[in-house]
Amino acid sequence: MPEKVHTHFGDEEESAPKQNLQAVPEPTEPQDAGRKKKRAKKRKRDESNDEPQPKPRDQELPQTVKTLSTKTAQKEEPIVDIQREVPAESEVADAPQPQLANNATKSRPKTKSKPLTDTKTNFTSLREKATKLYELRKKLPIFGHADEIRKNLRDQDVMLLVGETGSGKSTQIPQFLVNEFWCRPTPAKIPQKDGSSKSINVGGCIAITQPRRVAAISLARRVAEEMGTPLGSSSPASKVGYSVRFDTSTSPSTRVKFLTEGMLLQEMLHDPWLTKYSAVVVDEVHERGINVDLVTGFLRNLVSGKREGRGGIPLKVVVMSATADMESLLGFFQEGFKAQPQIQNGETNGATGSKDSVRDISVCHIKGRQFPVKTIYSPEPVHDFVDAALKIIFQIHYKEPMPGDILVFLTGQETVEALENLVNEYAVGMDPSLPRVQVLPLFAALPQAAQQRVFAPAPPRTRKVILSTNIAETSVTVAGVRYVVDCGKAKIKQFRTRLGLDSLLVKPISKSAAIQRKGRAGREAPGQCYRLYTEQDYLTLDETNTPEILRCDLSQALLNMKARGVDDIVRFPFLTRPPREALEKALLQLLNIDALGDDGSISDVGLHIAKLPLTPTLGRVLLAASEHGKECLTDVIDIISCLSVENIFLNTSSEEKKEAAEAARRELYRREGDHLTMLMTVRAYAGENADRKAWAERHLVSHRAMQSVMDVRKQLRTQCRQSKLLPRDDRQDQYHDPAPVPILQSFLCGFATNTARLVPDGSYRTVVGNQTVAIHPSSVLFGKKVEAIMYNEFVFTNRSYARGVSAVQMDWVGEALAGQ
DNA sequence: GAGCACTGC
Repeated sequence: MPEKVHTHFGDEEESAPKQNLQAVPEPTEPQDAGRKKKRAKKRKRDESNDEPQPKPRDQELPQTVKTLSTKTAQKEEPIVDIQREVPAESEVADAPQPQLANNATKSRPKTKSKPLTDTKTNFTSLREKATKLYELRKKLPIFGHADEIRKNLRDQDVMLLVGETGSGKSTQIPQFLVNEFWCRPTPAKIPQKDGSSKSINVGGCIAITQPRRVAAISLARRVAEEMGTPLGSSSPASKVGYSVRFDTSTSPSTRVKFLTEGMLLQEMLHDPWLTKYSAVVVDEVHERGINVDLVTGFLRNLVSGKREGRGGIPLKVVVMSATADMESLLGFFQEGFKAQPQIQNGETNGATGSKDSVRDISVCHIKGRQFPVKTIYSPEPVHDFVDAALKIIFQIHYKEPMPGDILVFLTGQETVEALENLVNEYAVGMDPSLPRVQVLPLFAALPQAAQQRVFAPAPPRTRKVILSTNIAETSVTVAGVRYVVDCGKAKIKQFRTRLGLDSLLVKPISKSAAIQRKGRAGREAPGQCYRLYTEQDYLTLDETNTPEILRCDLSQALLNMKARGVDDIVRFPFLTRPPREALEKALLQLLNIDALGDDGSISDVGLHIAKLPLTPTLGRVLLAASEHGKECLTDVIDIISCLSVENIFLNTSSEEKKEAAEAARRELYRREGDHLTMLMTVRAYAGENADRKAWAERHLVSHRAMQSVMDVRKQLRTQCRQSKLLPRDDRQDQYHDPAPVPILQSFLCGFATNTARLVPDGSYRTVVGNQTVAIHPSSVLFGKKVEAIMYNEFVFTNRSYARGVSAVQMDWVGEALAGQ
C-alpha cells in the first residue's frame, strides 16, 4: 500500500488496521493520475477562496490521535426525512406507527393528505391511537416540564426555550398550551381609524412556525394523531392544521396551526395584530433564516407595545432554539420591554399575575435525547478532504463492526461525485470476506428517485456510505448512521452589496454546524464523528452560522416591512442589524423599481408587489408586463415561474443521453435567450397532456422543478385574476406567437441594472459598474456575441457569471435606465 | 464549460 493510505484517525487504544488498509487496492496508475488531475483542477476552485487554506500535510500522518471527551451533540431538531414523514423528535424506537408510513404523502397539493381514516372520520379509532401515543409522549424529556411551562406562560408573555434534539418541544409545546385559559377566543373592541370600534374575537389559536414546508406538514400530522383529531381540512372538527405555500389545510375549528415562517409573514400583511392567535411559537430560531428575523422583530413590537389592535389582549410568544445562545434573544426581548412604558393594570385583559412579573421573560432548558458521540480530530491540517475522507471511510469500514452506516459531509455535487467514484474504485478490490459498501450520493439537485435510495435499507452484509452536501445537516435525516465524517466546510451564498453580486464560496462551517453534523451519528446508538480538521481549527470556527439577513439582498425584506407599516427601517428591532450600506442599497433598489416614493414611503406599485410571492424585481416585471396586454403577461408569468424555481434544466454525466436530450431540447431553444427558451419549455410542458414525466425525461428537464413551475404559474395567474390584471374567464391557452420585444422590455423594467454590453475585446462589461461578466455555460447564449445582454442573476463561483441571459438592444437598456 | 441549503396570499 502506498504511504498515502496510512492516515489513521483511530483511537489510541486500538491498533491501526494497517494490514487491512493495505489490502485496499490502489487503482491503476494512469487512470488514477488522469482522474486526480481533473479532480485537482476542479477542486482548485472550491479551495481558491479568501479563506486561508491549511498547508499541505506530509504524506504520512503521525498515528497519534486526539480524542475529545465524549460530549453529546447539542443541536438540531425537527428533522424530517425526504420521504416527508414523521419528525424525528417524536420518534420512539418501539413506537407502533403503522399509519404514519402509509400516510406518507408528498407536500404537493395534488396528493393532499388523506384523512387518517376512511371517508367518515372514525373518532373512536383516532382516540384509541392517541391514547397509545400518549404513553410514548410521557417518555419525552419535555413532558415533565409541562406544568412549569404552563405556569411560565400564565405569568409571562414571552418564554424562551432551549430544547435539544429529541426533547419533543415542537410537538408537545402546542399541546401543553392549547387548553390554557388564555388560549380561548376573547371578545374585544378594536378601535378603528374613524374613531369607532369594532367587536371581534381575539385569539383561540396557536401558531407554530417552521423554516421548512415538510417540517410544518409532518409535525401537524403527528400532533393531530397525538391529539386524536383529524388533520386539517379533512374534517370540520379538526383541531390541528397547517399552512404552507400551495398547500393549506385548516378547518374552522383549527386550534393548533403549523406554518412556515414565510406564511406567517404573509398572514401578518393582512392581519398585523395576529388577531386569530393567542400564541405564536417560533421554532428553530437558531437556523436564522431572514424570515425568522423579521418574525421576531414584528413579534417583539407586538408583545412590547400596547396591543391596541388586539383590544389589549396579550399575545404569548415562545421562541425555541436548539442552541444555548439564548442570551442575545433574551436581551432582544428585554430591550423591547424596556423601551415601552409599563403596562397599566386593566390593560392586560386576560393576564393575571403581578404587574412587574408580566414583563419578565422566562427561560427554559430541556435536555435532549441523544446518544454520546465521540469526536476524533485530524491530528494535522488536511489539504485534500476528498482523499482524507476516502481513507477514513475505509478505516471505519475495516475496523468498526456492523451495523453502522457512514455519513460524509462534503461541499457540493462535485466533491460528492468525485468521492463516489473513488470509493467505488477502492471497493472493487476489497477483501471479499468483508461486508460490502454501498455508496449513495445525496444532494438537492439529485432526482427524487435517486434521493430516495438513501432511505432504502442496505442489502445484507452491506454498509451504506452516504456522501452528502449540507442537505443532511438540517433537511434530511437518514436512519442507521453511526459514523459521521465532516470535512468542516460548506458552500455558502453571500450577497455582496457593493457589487450587487451573489457569491457561492466554500467556507469553513460554524461550531454549531459542526455540532449539528456530529449529532447525526448519535440518533440511534453511540457514534463517532471524524472531523477532517484539527481541534485547533475547530476552536477558531465561528460560534454560529452567519444569519441570512447579513448574507442576502434585503430588498424583499424591506418591502415587506414597508408594507407592514414600518416606516423607519433603521429603528426596526433587528435580531441582528444589517449594515447600513446593505439597507441603503435595498432601499435604492426599491426606489429604482418605483416600489417606494421619493419620501421612502411605500407606493401603490410597492404594495402590489409586496403581495406577490416574488422578489421585488420579478414582481415589478410582472406589473410591467401587464401593461403590454394579457398575452405578454401570461408569457411573462411563465418565465417568472421558471426563474423563481430551481434550475429546470438537468444535466447528465452520460454523453449519449446528453446528445439525445440536446436534440430534443433544440426545438425549445430560442435565439433571443434563456427567457424565451423558458417560455417555450413551459408551453411545451403544459401542452403535453399525455405523459409530462416522460416528456421531461426526454428533454432532460427536471420534472420536479416543472411541477413547482406549474404551481407558481397557477398561483400567479390566480393572483393576477384577483387583482384584475387578467380577465376572469379562464379559457384554455390559445397559444399565440410570443412577442419577444415587449417580454424583454418588461424584464428590463426590473433588471435594467442587470445588463452588460459587448466590448471590443469580446467580453461583456456591466452597463452599471463596468465589471467583466461572462455568460454562464448553462445559458443558451453561452459563447454567443450580442450587442447587449440582460441577466437574472449575477453570481460569482470561480468567476463572475451572468445566469438567465437574454439578448437585448442597448437603446432599450438606455430607456429602462432613464425610466428609473 | 457549470449547478450549497431553505422559503412565499
